[in-house]
Amino acid sequence: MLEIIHLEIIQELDKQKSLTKAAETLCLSQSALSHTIKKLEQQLGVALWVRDGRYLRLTQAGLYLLSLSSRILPQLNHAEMMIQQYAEGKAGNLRIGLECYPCYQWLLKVVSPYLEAWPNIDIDVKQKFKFGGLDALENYEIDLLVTPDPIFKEDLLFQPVFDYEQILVVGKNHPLKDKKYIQPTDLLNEILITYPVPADRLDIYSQFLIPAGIVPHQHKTIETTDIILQMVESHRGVTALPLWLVKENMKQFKIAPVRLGKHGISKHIHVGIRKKDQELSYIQSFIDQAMAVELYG
Amino acid sequence: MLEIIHLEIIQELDKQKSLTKAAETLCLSQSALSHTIKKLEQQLGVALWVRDGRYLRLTQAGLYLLSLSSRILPQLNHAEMMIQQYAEGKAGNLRIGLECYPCYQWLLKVVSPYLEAWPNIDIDVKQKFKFGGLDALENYEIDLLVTPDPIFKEDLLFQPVFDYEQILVVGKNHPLKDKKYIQPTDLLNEILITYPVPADRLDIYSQFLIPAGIVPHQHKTIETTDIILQMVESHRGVTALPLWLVKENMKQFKIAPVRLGKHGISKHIHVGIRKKDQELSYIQSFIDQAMAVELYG
DNA sequence: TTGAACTATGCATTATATTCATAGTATGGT
DNA sequence: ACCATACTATGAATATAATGCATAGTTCAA
Repeated sequence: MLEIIHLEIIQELDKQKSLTKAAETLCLSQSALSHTIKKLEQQLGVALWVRDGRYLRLTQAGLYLLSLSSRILPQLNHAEMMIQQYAEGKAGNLRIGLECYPCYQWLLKVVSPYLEAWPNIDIDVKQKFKFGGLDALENYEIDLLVTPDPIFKEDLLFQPVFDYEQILVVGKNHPLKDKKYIQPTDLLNEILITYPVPADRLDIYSQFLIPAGIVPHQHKTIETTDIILQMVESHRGVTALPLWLVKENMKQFKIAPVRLGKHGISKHIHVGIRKKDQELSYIQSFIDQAMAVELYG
Repeated sequence: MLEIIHLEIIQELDKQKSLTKAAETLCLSQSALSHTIKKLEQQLGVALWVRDGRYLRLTQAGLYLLSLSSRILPQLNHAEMMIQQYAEGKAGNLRIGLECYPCYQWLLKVVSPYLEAWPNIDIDVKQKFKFGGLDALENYEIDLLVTPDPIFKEDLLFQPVFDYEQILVVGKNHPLKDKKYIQPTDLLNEILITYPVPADRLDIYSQFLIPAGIVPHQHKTIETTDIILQMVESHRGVTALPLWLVKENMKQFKIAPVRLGKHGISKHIHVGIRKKDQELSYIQSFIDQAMAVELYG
């Protein structure tokens, strides 16, 4: 009934007061415009213009639609520009899911330069998933999954973005502090503090303690890194964290890193996306920037 | 490019999640809808939906347009309703021009019942015109002219809406008070107070004094009726007003009416409209109500 | 009164939207 | 694993609507 072209016609016609001139700017013939407005008036059952001698003047109904069009058309124009941005991959919403606690610290380093480079991309970070990060990615709840445990599935694409060593963190005066590396048995009498996740997703268990059949004296879970490090600092326990994260916190806390095993635990953070999205430049750019982040160690 | 039907499709498709069902409510075939959305996506250069197995899910660009459509469509729907109102003559803007000072008092009596009867008609009252009321009417600055001096022109239509007698107003103790009617010579020593308009538009001049070649002792002009009546009340002058207006004010002011000449001055207020507008029911209704107004005397 | 500049209109043409018929694809039950 | 079902996609044919052409009608100013 009432189409966008009609609103444009009403505006242009009011500006030019002349069918012929308005037709020109609208890239139509005068005839087409005449036919169009006649049909519109017939459909609406209302005169929108009075033929005032040689020119046209809006009626009250026409004036009403003029005010409508000056409200509507800018919104539509803006929307088309935004869609253009989406089309070029310059606008969007990057929903990032995290499956590891210290990933958040790392993510912060990536996000701020990224936001500057992509002003029309908004970032959401989600840390909890009902069905786990993988499902969230497949179900379009998130667009990018940061995880230390990639799983290769047909429609998903994982790639490592940075490597780090998972080490033991002890207080400055802890007896293990000066060891070149520790053995699983060294933890027999320690209190181990970790984030509250299942033991099979903690590398210190899966790659270090469990293979040796060792269980620490006690296991406590704490949600936040700062509190964990305060506990470690005051010799209330030891923890396992990425080396780079420990180095960043060594000025603030009296703590020290110790290698876990002779060769250390080597970890790789992966970023997963849907294969369908791999061409999106704002996603590819995020991964590029993620790989470029400089971390201590 | 982006059409209203597209916004409707986006909404309906998001509601139903299914091309087939959405096509039904949109009164289209499934095929037509499929073609349409494919073309839209091609034109915009962006995917708006992901074909998620059997159903469709909006992409981020699609979600953006969904939010757009939920802002735009209600505005358009409302506009179409309003246009419908305009078409039925139930909405509009009645701009009334006044060419006589006491007309305003009379107008107030018409307006309030009219506004109740026509809730979507707004009334503007304009009392001053650069080029006079007639031109204002012809140039669509006003839609209805209230005037005691109709001029018959081809494109305009005047009709009398009420008759009244123009009388002299004097203070309660004025010597002329008890005369059955006065002669022009009776005003020789009086101070005549009028609204500030040219003498040829004052009936007391054109129909009473000038034919007799009489000029009053003094002539003062005052803009507001209340102040004029206060002056008359305190015997600072006399004035000429419609009888009905005087009767309305006799409780408030100590004043009295006296007939001007043996047969009085008979006046007719006319309402003028453009001939083109005579079918508009909200205008015709205004005139009907104007004629029905009850006035004293 | 006339010519220039505009608007309106019938008809032919072109472009666009829609449908039909059918192939392709995912889903859930057996 | 297969099949029936319910959906979407697509090419070609068709219907519908928009546009342009040619021209007539109107207005205005010189």
